[in-house]
Amino acid sequence: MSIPDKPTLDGLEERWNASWEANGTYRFDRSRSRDEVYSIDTPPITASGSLHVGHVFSYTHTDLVARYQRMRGREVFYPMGWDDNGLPSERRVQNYYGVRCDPSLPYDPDFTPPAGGGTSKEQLPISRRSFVELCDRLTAEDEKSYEAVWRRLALSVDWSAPYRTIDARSTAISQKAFLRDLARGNAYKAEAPTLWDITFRTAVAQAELEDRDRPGAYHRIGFPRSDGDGVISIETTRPELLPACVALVAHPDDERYQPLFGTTVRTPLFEAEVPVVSHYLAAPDKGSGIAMICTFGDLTDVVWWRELQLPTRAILGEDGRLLAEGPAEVDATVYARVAGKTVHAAREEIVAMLRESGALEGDPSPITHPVKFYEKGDRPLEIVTTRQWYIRNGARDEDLRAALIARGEALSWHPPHMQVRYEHWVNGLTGDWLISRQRFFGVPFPVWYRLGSDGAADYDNPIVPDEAALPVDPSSDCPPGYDEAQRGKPGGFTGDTDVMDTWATSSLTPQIAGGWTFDDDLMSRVFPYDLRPQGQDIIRTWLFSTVVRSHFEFDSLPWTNTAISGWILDPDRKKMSKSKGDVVTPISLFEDFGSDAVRYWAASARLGTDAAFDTGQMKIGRRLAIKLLNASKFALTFGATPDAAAVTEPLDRSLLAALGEVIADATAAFDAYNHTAALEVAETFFWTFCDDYIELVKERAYGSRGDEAAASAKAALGTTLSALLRLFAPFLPFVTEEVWSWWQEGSVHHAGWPTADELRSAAEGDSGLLGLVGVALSQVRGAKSSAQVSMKTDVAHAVVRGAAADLDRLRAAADDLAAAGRIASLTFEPAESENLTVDVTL
RNA sequence: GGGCGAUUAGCUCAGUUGGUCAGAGCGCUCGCCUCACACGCGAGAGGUCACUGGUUCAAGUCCAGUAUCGCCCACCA
Repeated sequence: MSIPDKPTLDGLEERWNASWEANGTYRFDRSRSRDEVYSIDTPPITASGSLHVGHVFSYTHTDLVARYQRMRGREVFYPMGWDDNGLPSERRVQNYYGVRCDPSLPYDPDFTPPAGGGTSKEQLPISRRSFVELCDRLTAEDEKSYEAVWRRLALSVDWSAPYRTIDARSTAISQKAFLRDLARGNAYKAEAPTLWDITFRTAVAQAELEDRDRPGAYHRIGFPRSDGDGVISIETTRPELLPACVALVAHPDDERYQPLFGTTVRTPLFEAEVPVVSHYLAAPDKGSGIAMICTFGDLTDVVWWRELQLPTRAILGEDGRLLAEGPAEVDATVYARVAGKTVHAAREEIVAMLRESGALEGDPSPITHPVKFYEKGDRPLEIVTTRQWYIRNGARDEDLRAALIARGEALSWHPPHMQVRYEHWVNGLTGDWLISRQRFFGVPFPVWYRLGSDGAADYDNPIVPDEAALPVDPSSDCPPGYDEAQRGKPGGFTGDTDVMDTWATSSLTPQIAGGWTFDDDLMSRVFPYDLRPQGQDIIRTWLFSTVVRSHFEFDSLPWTNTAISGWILDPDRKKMSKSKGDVVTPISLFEDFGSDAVRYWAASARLGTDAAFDTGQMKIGRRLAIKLLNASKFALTFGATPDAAAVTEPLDRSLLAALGEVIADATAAFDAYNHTAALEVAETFFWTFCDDYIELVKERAYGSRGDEAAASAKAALGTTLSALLRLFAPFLPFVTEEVWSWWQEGSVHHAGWPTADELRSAAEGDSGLLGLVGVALSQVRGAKSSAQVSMKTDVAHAVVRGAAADLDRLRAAADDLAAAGRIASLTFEPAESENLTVDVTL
């Protein structure tokens, strides 16, 4: 045993991390069978972003469970994943190296990134393969810095086997899962109006939308009736879409417009003849009660267009500019004035023309209205008709929808109310899951298309590779039976150029981490997983999509439990902004308070509840860790030894009896994924142990009442300290490991979780006695406090009054009470009152 | 407009199935250099448990409604 003279938290993190690494403390033993394993489907994190306190918060919650289960004897499968495909990495590479991807460029094997990096003004166009290589290289660097933070936080992951969602195996697994969904008919390609981000020039999915309030203006525009009998006035916030107008629509019950249904009007300026139609989605109380339908201004236009079987007059290109050629029905001369303009410029031009022609009625009236954005974009989404890949999600299939909702019901949610978020999302789905993106750094769709003699692609009958050939890159690999010379040639083939949405890959994390089809032995030991920890914001994306993929491939849930962490809020109760979160970096918190203290703060928040960013809580955690050092040191200097059988004194038996209750409560709490309750009971007990119990027995432990009484105290101290260190180990892994090392063999993190059994018969002691003595001791201290004298001041005489039954119990610990209070003469007198009081004569 | 959650001491939060539940810590006040800890110890003061009704012998605890805050969804002419 070696106890430092001055125990300190300094240096514990480096020392024990090195030890854990050297000893493989958190290494997964894959020889263990499924029922011995506790497996966690860790959220893979995007390392090219920035780690902030919110991540520290939720990942700590997961680690608490991992450490608890490990101590319970389960072999914990807790991998770390890096989710580095997708836009964040692309943007970081563009800025870092000063390059941009130009897929039309051939690959240059000797390419090296420009020396100036992100400082050069012009982004250097590079080939797709080079671009992907840079993404790979930079994200690998980013992952190292993230790993350092996670290690400092003491996440007990097995660092020998992290996975990356962009590596060859993940790519192969993504492609294989996709091909199987394709074969089952659960994945399909379709040409349809698609929400489109004009900045990134890619389609986006329903789950990635967000509304933002933007200023706009109602423009009242008169449409001349074809019969010459006046005009019909509509209001629109998007006058630039006038050339895309295909109809006017009003509600079927709207008497104002009923006579007009079936007639036609002419679009102002553009002179296209369009019908007046009816549809129940038209709102009589909005604007003038009649709207123009354009292809496409918003999602309602898409519904009208589809259900009313209207023609398509597309005017917007994928770059967000008006097409060079307008629809055939519109006046080409007028259209030429807006062709090629941005939406904004076209709006100004058309409004000017409308005003000039007199079709604009009055001045536009400004409004603020919600507009759909891609969550990572900064320009409003447009709707463009494109060919995209989809995966069925129940939106258009009631049986599938019901089956997926049933999966949600079968999953254990922590906290339970999070399940309704899942159900609402599934019930509110309006379309299948759009998984294709027109980007570069992602998993390519493993398909090719035959080109006809006219050079047109046959999209309905894609060529797919053999599973054994995966991963493939259809833009550089050839489909079976073709050679590279036939690429892009009539009669030859062309590769699909799209990549999968990041969720299409991350929906497969159980398969990727478990080595599905690559290491089925491992997969069989971890799947279905025990736990999916994640944030509430991605229930609709990550959680749901993982359930969908598992449902199709395995006809089962991917996990039995899901633990949902809340948000970190600013002190002003707002969701903590990225910018603020970046200012307070996790590393600076570790340095200021210590990792254990930061973990304590995170552990103090229940699953599913939002928590305030609170350095005060971290200070308390730090205080707890320091107290653990000092109290342990003190107890051990007496020669504390775990030996419950030697505990004979009533006060000592009371301590162990109370400890037994704490162990039972903490265990039940952890089993219910309620880590805050587990921490709370341990913490409360620990402070009582320090402030009351140790004070009460230290004289006796020094030997004031003989060897046997001292031995009982030492055994109680040792037994309790051992259990306390283990109860705190999931929360404060560094300080508990440090103290454990002073007097025990091995790692506390592999020591068994404490049980009532190890307390022996002492667990049957009077668990309330310690508290009762504590009340009396507090009164004695109070007397000294009001006399403004030191606690070591002698008390000449003290009389304890209270219920006779309480006094009888107290007498069993009278000597300890007298010693702690330095009471020369202690007597007991029954009283009427139930309340325990002590009259103190100094 | 629909849904979910929250609303308990100045602050951050506990309060399981209704009956010592009115609590903890921080902060504050007043003391104490007590031989583990001054990064400490002790003792105090602080709340009509958001509001309004209801059920009950009994309600922070159940029901209904209201208000405020947060989030999700819908609406986007």
